[in-house]
Amino acid sequence: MDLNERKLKVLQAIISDFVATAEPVGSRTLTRKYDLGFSPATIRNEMADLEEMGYLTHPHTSAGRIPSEKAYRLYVNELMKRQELTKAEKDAISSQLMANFDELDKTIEHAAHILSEITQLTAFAMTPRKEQDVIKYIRLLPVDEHTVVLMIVSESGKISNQSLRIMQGYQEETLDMLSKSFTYSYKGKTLSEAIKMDIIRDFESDIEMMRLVQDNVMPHLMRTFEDMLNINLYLDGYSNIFDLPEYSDISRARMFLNMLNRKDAMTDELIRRGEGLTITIGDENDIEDMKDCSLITATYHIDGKLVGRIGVIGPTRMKYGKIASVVEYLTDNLNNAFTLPGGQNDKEQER
Amino acid sequence: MDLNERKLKVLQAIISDFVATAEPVGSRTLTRKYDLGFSPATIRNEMADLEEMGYLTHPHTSAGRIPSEKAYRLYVNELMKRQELTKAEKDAISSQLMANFDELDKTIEHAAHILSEITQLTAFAMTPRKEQDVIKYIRLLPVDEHTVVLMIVSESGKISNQSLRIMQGYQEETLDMLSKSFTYSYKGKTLSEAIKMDIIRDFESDIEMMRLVQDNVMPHLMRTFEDMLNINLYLDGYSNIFDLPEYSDISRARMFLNMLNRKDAMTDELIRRGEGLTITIGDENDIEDMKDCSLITATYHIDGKLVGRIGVIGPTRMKYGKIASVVEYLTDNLNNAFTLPGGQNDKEQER
DNA sequence: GTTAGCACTCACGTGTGATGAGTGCTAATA
DNA sequence: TATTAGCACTCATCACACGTGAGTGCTAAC
Repeated sequence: MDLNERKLKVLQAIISDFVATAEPVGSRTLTRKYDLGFSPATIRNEMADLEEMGYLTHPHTSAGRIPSEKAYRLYVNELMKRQELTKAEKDAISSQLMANFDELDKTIEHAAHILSEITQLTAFAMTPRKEQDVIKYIRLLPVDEHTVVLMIVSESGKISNQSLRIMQGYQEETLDMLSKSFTYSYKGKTLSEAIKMDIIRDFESDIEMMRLVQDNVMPHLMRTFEDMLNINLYLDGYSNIFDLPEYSDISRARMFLNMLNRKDAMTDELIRRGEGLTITIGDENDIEDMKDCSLITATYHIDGKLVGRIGVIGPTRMKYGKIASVVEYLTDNLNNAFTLPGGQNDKEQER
Repeated sequence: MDLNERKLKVLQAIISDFVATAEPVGSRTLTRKYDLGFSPATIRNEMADLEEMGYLTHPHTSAGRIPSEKAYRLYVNELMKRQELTKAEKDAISSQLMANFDELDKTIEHAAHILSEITQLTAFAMTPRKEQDVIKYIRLLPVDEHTVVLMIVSESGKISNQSLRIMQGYQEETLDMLSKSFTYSYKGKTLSEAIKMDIIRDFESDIEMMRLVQDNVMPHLMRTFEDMLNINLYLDGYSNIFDLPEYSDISRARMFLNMLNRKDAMTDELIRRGEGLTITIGDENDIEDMKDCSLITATYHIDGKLVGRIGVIGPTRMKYGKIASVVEYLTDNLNNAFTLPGGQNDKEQER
């Protein structure tokens, strides 16, 4: 028994209908709604075959059929047509994205928002792993007698700073010297390299300065490196799930929301996903509480190096074609925005 | 008919029991659980009186009594005993707060987290209105040929920066001069003053520089001022509501979460609340969807000037005494942390 | 003034039966 | 031989009835 033309046609119709309605579809409904050209009886026969082959299931004898995860997988691999976005949708995405194109993190957060709005599902966006982000610039700036600002700028355009308290007072020249010295030591190093470096010995000649650095600056420097390395995960539209019949059961909704709240686990899971557009269906997900969900994610790149991810999570019954297109269009936009000549800081050219 | 000793005793017992169980309490249950010293019949009489006075309601004839909002108000005003925190709880709050005492916003966000953990309700924390925050320092720093970082430091210790693209190239001295000039113009001004100022004329003498400032710097400066003014609202523990029987109904849970998602409305509502510890019960709240909730909030102060708010939202059935104590203890801690001699930047002294 | 007793109320859980969408099988049809 | 009409059967769902029990209000006794 093989998947002939007609079986595929029936399967496709069942998937379409179930994705739209969330109700098991029966043979009669199918003939009424879709002009397939055969009687319910024929469809029933095909359905029985498809069930035997593992593409359909039966909640109970007298109910209609439901596509299995295997069916969704087949659909995604073979049957799915990318659903082009409308002009309006495209415009909405580009314009909204650009309107908020200030800081990397803000942009990413906003992308998640746009995604959840369009898909009406829960969207997430992960800032890049920044191991490969290169330090460009470190500077210590005087604020007042006992306060100094530590500023670090990286190639990805990420700026980080912290104000620190210097107990013993300081000279402005000292700060300048330190700024130069730090920049010299760290410039061109990736964050993950920087974090492992130990540059204290460089100042051994000057006891005073060494103490200043050791006690006041280094801990903050390291901490800031770590902060910059950190991946941020933004979620948006979690309450969209209440519109889905899958989550009309409170305990399911709760489980879903609790899963989203475990940001560490979510981040770990997302990091492990492949490059480009990745679709995982139900049981293909590793996290236990995700096994009745599907994820559609795609990677975006900053200057071709740093890799972040953005995507959607929802029940296995989702509009794979449409959502895949949206996610892809969105990452294309992010990629373009982040790889203007000269890197992220070029945003001015977009205006 | 007045609220004699015995009526208050009965009312208190009913409130305690209902807060603990969320079930209407009957006269028998009351005598069994609490050693009040009178028979169920007597209590029934008192209950009938209390109901007539508006302190109790009846879901239906054959059910027990439920405290009305009027009863909670009486309880909060008269009967409630502040429940001292345990040593362990106090320690947990102080230590967790201090461990994260880096940046104002992070600390506030973390405070919301602690609060939701302890109360097992949804907590929120609002960063201060920063109209009164005073600019200390503005600086433009060279990064590379076409990129400049704009940094603004305010008295509250908030540091904000943006990288900007300068099309025409620049001299380092120009930046230094601009930094000094900006600092001179804005130093000592509050953010809300700064945002209304127009300092362009100061550079009229130098056409080149004026263009640089006008086209590249000013828009960002203003935008950054606005960003710094913005109030941030952090929420934590929204999924705690799933443990409450009040939200076992999906549509209620949904309404609650949707309400929380309307951050603008939430922020507006919170801003309008009074100083110090404020408790609003049910109908006393202005937002429609909050009318079956109670809020307990308190203000914290930074350097005695900027005012932020932190608090808890949950069903009217909540442990007012305990939560009020927690909220108060937490704001006390924030106040102390934010008013060390020299302001927020003094955090080093805490370590 | 307090309490025991009793009739009454009503949400809740359980059981029953009707309904209808759907199936699988068989036999007739093209 | 593939398709379809017909029919008996299944089973979730809904409405309704009924028993149960926690709780009330009233009255009369203490």
